[in-house]
Amino acid sequence: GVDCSKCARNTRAAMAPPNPVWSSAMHTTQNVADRKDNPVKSWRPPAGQISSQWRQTNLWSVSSIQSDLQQRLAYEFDRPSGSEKLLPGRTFIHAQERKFDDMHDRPTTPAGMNQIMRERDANGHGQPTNLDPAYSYALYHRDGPHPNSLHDPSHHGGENDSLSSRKVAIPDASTGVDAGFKLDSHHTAILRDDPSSLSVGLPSNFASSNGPKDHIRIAPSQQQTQMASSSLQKQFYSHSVSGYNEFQAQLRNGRPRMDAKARSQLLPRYWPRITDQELQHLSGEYPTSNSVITPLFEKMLSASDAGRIGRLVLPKKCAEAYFPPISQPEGLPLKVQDASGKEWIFQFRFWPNNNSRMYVLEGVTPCIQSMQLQAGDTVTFSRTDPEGKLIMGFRKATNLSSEQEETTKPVNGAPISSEANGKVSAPDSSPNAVVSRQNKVNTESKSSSPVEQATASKVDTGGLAQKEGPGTGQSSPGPVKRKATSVSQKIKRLRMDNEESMELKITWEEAQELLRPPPKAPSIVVVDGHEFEEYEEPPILGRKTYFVTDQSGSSCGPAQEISMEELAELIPIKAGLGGTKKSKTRIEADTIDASDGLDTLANLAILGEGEALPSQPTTRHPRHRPGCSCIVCIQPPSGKGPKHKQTCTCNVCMTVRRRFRTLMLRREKRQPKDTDSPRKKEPGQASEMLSQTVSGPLAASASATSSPQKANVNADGTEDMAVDHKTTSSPVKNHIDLNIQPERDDEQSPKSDAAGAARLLRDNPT
DNA sequence: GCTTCGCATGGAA
DNA sequence: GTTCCATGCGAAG
Repeated sequence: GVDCSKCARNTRAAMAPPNPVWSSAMHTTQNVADRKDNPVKSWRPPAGQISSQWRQTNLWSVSSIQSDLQQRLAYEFDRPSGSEKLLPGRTFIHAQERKFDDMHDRPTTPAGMNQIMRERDANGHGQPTNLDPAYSYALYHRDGPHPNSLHDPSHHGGENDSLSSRKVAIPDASTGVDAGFKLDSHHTAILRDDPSSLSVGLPSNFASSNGPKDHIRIAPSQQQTQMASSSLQKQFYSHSVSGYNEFQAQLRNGRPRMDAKARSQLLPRYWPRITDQELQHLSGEYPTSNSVITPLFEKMLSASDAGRIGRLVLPKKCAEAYFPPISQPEGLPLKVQDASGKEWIFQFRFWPNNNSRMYVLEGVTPCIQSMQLQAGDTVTFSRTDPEGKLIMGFRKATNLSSEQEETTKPVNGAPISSEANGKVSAPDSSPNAVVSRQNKVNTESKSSSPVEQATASKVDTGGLAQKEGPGTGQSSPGPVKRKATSVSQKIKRLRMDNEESMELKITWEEAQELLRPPPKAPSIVVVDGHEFEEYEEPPILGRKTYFVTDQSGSSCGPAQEISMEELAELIPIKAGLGGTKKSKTRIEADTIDASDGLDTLANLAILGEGEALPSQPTTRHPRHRPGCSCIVCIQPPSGKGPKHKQTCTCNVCMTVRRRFRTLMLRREKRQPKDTDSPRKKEPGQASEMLSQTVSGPLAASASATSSPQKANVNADGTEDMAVDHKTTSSPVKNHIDLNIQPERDDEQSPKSDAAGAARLLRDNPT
């Protein structure tokens, strides 16, 4: 049964954020014993409103390292700072203690729950009424019983009759396990708004119509239920309905999700300012579970935090409030999970310092590096319930979002830089998007074994560059001292980091410009009247692609080619034309691929057959639209497949002919001079070649664009080469067979392809 | 000579 | 004046 009077009596303490003084006399004896056994030499419990005397629950009893770790991970994050410390081995806590903590700390949404309320009255006394024993255990103990502990009678201690009697398993229909504390995805998910003032979900019959004054009892409309059921829509409920809206705004703006009490305990700089997106990102690891994430605190990394020492100084109050109590300077291992689901094990410890403590997390370097954090970035610590896992998020200082900036904190707001994790976090708030991301997160990495961690640490230490950049904000440049080699190494690392950062700092639009469709022709999918190219293969990273609106909307051809003047106008302009691919012809700023190929041919023609160029651009240019009939598109390197007709008058063919004639003429002129061996082209020649190569097709296309009917094609398709003969004075009198079968089909590489084409051009001047 | 560890120091809040 | 904490710094490995 539940003793409501005790509940009410202890509610104040239970609600005191974040580390209320637990002055109940019930722990006095234990406290004395604990103090006696406290081996800490130079530390005395600091006085003040935040007591450093910990009431340690059974969660911290240890029998093995692993169990110790697991249990400690289920630390109480709002544990009342009772005047005691539990001796190791204590396996029980008082029933009232558990009960009242449960009442106010643990969000609970058992199946069937359809109301959310905050058990709290104006005096801070909860007055739970109509307690249904069947749901009594749905009220979490604020000491953070780990699910394992929750369900493991041994952890609760059979000696505690009260506790045992209150342990009511609420089977989850879907899992068949005790899930009374779990959120039912079909009902309500609650994300606590702050570590100390917690939303408590109660079954409908739990709520009292005459309950505390500031109860929040939200009728479970279908809409609300659906909203809450989504991990995307995890709702924060505040003290009032208006407060709810306020918190909604806070979430969006990354403002601290704490109430006044909690704020009063922590310095503002440590208030968690996790945004919705960050929370969603963090919750990505738990897409299906009913976990809720409670932001605990955050800290901007100092230079020393992000340095190679691997020690992250924790704010004392935060460490004492949210991390497990430690009595030994050696501390204990703390398992922290990052947003990608990867688990890290840090050593949570402290140093005696001026009659106080200085808390640090040791071994954070691999994690910091994996997150690519540096001084000025912010790490956030959250906790999931009911798992009790520590979640470590981060916020890059460079991802400033102006609308989310806080005066108290220069770095804030932007969603967790997923790019740092290699994940794309589009600002899409649709559930599907998040589900997709979450699934991705789940499938990405879940390395959790310590061994793996150690391995990862080694790899990270050795393989990743240290981040010791000056950062922003309060970060300071690395100390210019000690060894010059160390400084130079740091400078090198910094330069590397900066270079990497520069490369990564591109906008989405800029990234789009660098993407080229894969060679395989896409299928066109029409969605809402818009055509989309659907590629089976990933895009290719390349140089910028510029888009030119095409009047006709057809595929590339002479009429669609862009003039040099047009291109010259386009190139300096940011390519903002690429919004939709429909009816656009893409032309690359680095010239058409065909020109690349032609340039290759030209070079090969000069150098002679078989002399390869250092790097040959491909003649396959996937930028051509589906249906493109140019030679590059329709003729594969092997020579198989559709071929251009001999009389083809497409721009490429025309250019190839023209270029070939020019090259052959040049070669003839050169051969009398140096007939011994082919030589490398000279710089001047190279530029000239490039100029011709670029101008050739473009110039041709310019005229073709302006007057497509100028193509000198006879009625039978035979091209009138008079123009070319005039302009080139080429000795080549006859047509070039562009479609001749290569000698070897195995020459399929771009290089060999180009060589083969050149050979074709040379050997088949007819 | 370098790194790590543990503590001390001193500026800032 | 007190406390916190970023970082310095010497000892040890």
